[in-house]
Amino acid sequence: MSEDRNNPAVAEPSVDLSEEMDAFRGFLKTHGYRVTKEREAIAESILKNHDHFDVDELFLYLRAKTPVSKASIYRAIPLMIESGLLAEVYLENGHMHYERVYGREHHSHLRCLNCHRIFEFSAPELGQVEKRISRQEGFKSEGHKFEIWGLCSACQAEKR
Amino acid sequence: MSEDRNNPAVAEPSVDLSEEMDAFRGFLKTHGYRVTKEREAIAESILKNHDHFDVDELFLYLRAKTPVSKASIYRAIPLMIESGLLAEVYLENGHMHYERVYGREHHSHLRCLNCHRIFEFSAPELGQVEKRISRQEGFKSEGHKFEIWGLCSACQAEKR
DNA sequence: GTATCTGCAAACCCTTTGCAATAAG
DNA sequence: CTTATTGCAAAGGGTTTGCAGATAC
Repeated sequence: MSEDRNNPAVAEPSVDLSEEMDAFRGFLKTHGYRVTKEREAIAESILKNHDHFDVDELFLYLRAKTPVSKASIYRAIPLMIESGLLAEVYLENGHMHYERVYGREHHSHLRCLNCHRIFEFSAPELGQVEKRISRQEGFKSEGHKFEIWGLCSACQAEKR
Repeated sequence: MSEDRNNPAVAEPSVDLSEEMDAFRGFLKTHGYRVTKEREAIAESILKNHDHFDVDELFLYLRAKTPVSKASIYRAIPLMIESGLLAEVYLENGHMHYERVYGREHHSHLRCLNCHRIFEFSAPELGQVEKRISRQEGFKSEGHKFEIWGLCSACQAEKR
């Protein structure tokens, strides 16, 4: 019931993260991990950030308010992936990029080779292809990834 | 007209690589690069190897007959990608894996999480999805990648 | 002959890890 | 209290790069 939820004009939207944060805390406790302020700060900043990010961006973002060492970020990422909060999405310039997954629908990516921005889309046929091919090959699938690369509309215009 | 072309019993099949090698040499000359024995040895060993590989495997394979330094392999890979001979396929355990692309039809991958083997398949819908989404998003696409991960049939059987 | 390429070793850079101090439960 | 977690700094490990000698053309 938050009016700010989709208002980009609000610099620090007071999105209600309680459900997601509880899910993450629950995951930690269930698995014998501790709920620390560092892990909460990391998870919170990711939950506020629907976009793609890398470790450096996260580190710099956190540094302003709740400094957390890169070591702790690197140690937290596998936990967040295991908890279903995060997913690795792709490698660029030799380092990994992640995205928030929890509470979002599965989607694929368009990657611009010029400006390196990522655009998202959904295509229901992809799940069908996954199922059909897996059946044909006797594979027990657990997921799929589809990516298109090329030039986004802005970069096409720029290069004319 | 080589009888050995598809005969796995022949250890070192005398496949006719002249067409592919000529294409690569042509690429080098056209772009002002030199045709060296190292580049020829690298390209030849890849053309004989239709499977996926990484730099270390290539290095060890070459060492037996025509030793080439890793530095030269790393320097040759971008050229081979640019020439359309190779493509990066995926990252595993922190290092990149490649596959031969030249003269082969486009395909996608099934990746077994247990044995780490890669299986290939073709699905024509994927190209259609690429076109449709690109049109919708005003994107000028240059390629796509689709991957399914899970357990291959052998590993499912093993784990029962 | 001249400019590119090679091999070697060092540098890079992202990520992981050992360790002593700190904090969660 | 006990054990997990943190931050720091050092180590790892794949990839890149500077440089002097070798080689393609």
